[in-house]
Amino acid sequence: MESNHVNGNCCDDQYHPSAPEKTADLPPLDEEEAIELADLYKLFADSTRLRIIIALLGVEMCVIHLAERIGMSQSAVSHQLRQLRQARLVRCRREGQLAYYSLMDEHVSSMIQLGLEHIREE
Amino acid sequence: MESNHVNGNCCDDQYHPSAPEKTADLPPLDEEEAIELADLYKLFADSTRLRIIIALLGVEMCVIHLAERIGMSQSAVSHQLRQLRQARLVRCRREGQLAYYSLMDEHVSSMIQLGLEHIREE
DNA sequence: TGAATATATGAACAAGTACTCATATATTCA
DNA sequence: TGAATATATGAGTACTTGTTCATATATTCA
Repeated sequence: MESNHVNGNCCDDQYHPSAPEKTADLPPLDEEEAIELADLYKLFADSTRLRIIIALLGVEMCVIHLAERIGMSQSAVSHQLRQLRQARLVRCRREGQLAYYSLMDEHVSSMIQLGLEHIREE
Repeated sequence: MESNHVNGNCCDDQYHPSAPEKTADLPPLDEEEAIELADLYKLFADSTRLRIIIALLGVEMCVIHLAERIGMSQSAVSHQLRQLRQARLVRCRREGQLAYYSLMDEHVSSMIQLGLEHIREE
């Protein structure tokens, strides 16, 4: 009934040669932080939100214009913007009737960039 | 009924000052590519898969050991490994009864790294 | 003030998904 | 060959989530 592996003589300390240099600078993750990190990636894990983010790269845009640009309803875009706003991935600047949205920082575009590199490589 | 925004005189070409240099090197995304990119991020958008990936940083590990490490059932881990395998984020090397898993390339750890930086900044 | 426009949001519904359970496949060893 | 171990996977279920629809809030302008 007991697995051989609890004795720790199966996979421990078998470093994989392909990415050894990446190991040291990544501290281990507890479950709470894993959930927090997953929640961040969830925001990028929807094509509508991705297209909103990409539309906002370098520019700020109001909701209606954003909705027209990506071909979704105003309501759908507004719901998604709320999530991005609450996660502080975008900021909102109101001017009269309009709400201008823009990206919060460069981490966002860096993550998009890295993801794009990955899918375009293969 | 018609919005003012279709005339294009609302938000166009209003570059946002915070990240202007990031704009040029990111080509626009069509919907198909947005979906592909979202599918990639979906793989990182689950804490169990994240903990599997992080457990595999720099090392290769068999399924049972992986399951013990992150405190999930063998079945749950195997199901998630299948997704990671099909997306080519991990590779599998069989040796006897054991299946040793390791990360496919450095893009994976780079994306984890970037995400961690983001959540640890605020 | 009242109409028009822009945005936000609650409710409901449909689609996706991560887990468990049971079981199949595969390998080792007696 | 048969038992034990490791892994994979289909079915079922509970939960999450993205959309639509209706409506609320807010601002501008006549």
